[in-house]
Amino acid sequence: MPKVTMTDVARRAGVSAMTVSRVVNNKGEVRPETRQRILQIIAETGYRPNAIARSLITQKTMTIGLVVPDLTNPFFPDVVRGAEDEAYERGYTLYVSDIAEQPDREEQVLQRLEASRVDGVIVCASRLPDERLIELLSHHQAAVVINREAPASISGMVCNDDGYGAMRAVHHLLQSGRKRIGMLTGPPASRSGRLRSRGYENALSVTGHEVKNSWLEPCESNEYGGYSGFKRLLKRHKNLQAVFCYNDLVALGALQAAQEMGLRVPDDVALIGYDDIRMAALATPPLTTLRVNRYGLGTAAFQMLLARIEGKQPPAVLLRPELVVRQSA
Amino acid sequence: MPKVTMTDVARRAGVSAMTVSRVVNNKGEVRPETRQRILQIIAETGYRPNAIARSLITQKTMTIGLVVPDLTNPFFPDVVRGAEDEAYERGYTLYVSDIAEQPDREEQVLQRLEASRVDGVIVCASRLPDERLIELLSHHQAAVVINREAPASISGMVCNDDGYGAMRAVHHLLQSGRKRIGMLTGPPASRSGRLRSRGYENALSVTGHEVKNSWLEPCESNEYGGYSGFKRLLKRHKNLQAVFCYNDLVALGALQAAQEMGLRVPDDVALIGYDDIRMAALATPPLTTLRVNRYGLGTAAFQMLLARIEGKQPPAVLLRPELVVRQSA
DNA sequence: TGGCAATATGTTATCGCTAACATTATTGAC
DNA sequence: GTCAATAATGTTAGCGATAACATATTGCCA
Repeated sequence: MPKVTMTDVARRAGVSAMTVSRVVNNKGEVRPETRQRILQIIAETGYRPNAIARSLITQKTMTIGLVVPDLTNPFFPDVVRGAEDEAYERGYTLYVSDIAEQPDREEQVLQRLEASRVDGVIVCASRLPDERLIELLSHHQAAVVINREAPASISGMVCNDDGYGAMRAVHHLLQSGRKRIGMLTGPPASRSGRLRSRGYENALSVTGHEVKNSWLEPCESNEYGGYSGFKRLLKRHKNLQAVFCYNDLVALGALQAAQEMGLRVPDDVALIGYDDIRMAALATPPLTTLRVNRYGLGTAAFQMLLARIEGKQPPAVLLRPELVVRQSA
Repeated sequence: MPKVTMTDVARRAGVSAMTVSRVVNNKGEVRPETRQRILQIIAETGYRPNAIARSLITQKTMTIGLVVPDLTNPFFPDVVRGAEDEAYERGYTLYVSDIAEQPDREEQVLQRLEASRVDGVIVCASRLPDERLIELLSHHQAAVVINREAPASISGMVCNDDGYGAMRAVHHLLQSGRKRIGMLTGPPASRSGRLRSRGYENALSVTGHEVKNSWLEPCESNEYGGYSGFKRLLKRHKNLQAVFCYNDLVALGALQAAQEMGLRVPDDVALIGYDDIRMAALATPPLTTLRVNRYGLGTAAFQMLLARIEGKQPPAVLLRPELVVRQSA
């Protein structure tokens, strides 16, 4: 079934393509009867304007690329949702790409997005080294990174305040009288992981408490990582009173490990997660955690991107997480 | 920073645009020195071919649209991952769209994808009425639906065998001696929900067991739906011995409700979920459920779409779920 | 009725690329 | 050294739309 083109519609309506274009885009003056006739033919033929041809001349695609490291991590779908809602409302189409945690793929995807001339890109928790990321972003018309740093001339920034979150977590544990606090720090390459570890160390040292290097244990950023990381950590330090976890998935894994080891949570070990994914509230015991406004990250990033497309350079956005106290700590 | 065009590169290399095109696409004969010179200039200038212009003439975009109802439901990211892996390997770019469970948006998205001339679309668990869905799909060059039905001339099909899954669940419960089995059936509009309810009823009636209409309770397809649905159901029928849940999220919600009501799982009520999302194994007690090969749905759908793009019409794929017995039933 | 805005429509060129064909170099066989 | 075959490059047109300008048509008032 060959696609109907604007010229086809024009011919059948006995007008020039330009008139059809005006009707389709609701732009310029067209006599009501002419408009009616054209609309009818469009409906009859099922004509759909070719966005490709249109963008070629307008130099605008009304599309935005959104790159996320891993959609199966429940953190990211909420970010996507925030961006998607915002995009939909403004007539933009979002191209979401899941890079499955592979930097190579992130690179490829950013290049393909460039080739398809998206009006801008949002990169969420990039897995690329700074230098490479910046190089790739600089080729785009506009860019915003989430939970990463980049020069304002190249990209906007929307971040979660990891240092603050970690501090709140540690203070909460200290207030409940726990002093020997370990941490599952997540993947070494994760910026959030580093910022959270630093916040954790700060919070302890500022209040005059001890921090041991061996209380810090890296792990993968999912349940499996939490499960095995917790076991490693507790094998080294049987007397830890609490563990601050890189994120909720890690905390859920740790929770399972604790139960297997016969440790009661929070009586024997307290656990704090990060993110407040939906499962956090449904665990037994429900997880104490830091609620990150993921949806807000998505909307803020999209809004900032639009501003940058229009040539503005709004300042970085730093969203503070909120401590949600449940039963695990 | 104005974009470098192919003509720019050609001018700087002292050749025609056509020669540059041949180098870029690795097509036709080009003298090695010429190729070298052109590649160098491409690298220097950071030239990136304009996919828009290219598709306009080749009538191929090497892009595929993938529409999912809700990325925050852990079922779908795995499907996306399957399709994405397959796409990436074959040089296709996937445009993922999350419609946030809103049929209007699904319609819009399918139209926008048509306008951007994707080479095909995969629609996962469509939220549109049959008629409308088919109408929209028929405008696309190629289409595949996941967990929906459509005429083979318009769309390929890849489905989970819901009836089989429901039957397995019920048989398992019957074998353990439970006879009063309720069901949380999910959203009334869900095809899977209907197929699973039917399977449940079949399994009971075929084995000569009683089925009461009021044992069936619809609910939203997430934890909240499971939580409140379970309470409604158990208020009506305090003596139910088991509840077969629409999916794992619903089962997790039901689990929480049960615990709140002081019911032990599985001793007082057994619970079976559907999907085997990662959290199923981490719940307390771990969920008995039906493992759906979500990744496989994604890869199968993509492969089928490619075949259809090439004009073939492979038969529908029906993937059987596998009963995973854990502790909740 | 003429004339001049305002309204309605048409024309031409072009966005950046590639298909298809045309032309010009280069090579090797004799 | 000639000539055909092959290799290397160039030329032209057009994909389907719109920007920008040109022209035709209408309405309205003096």
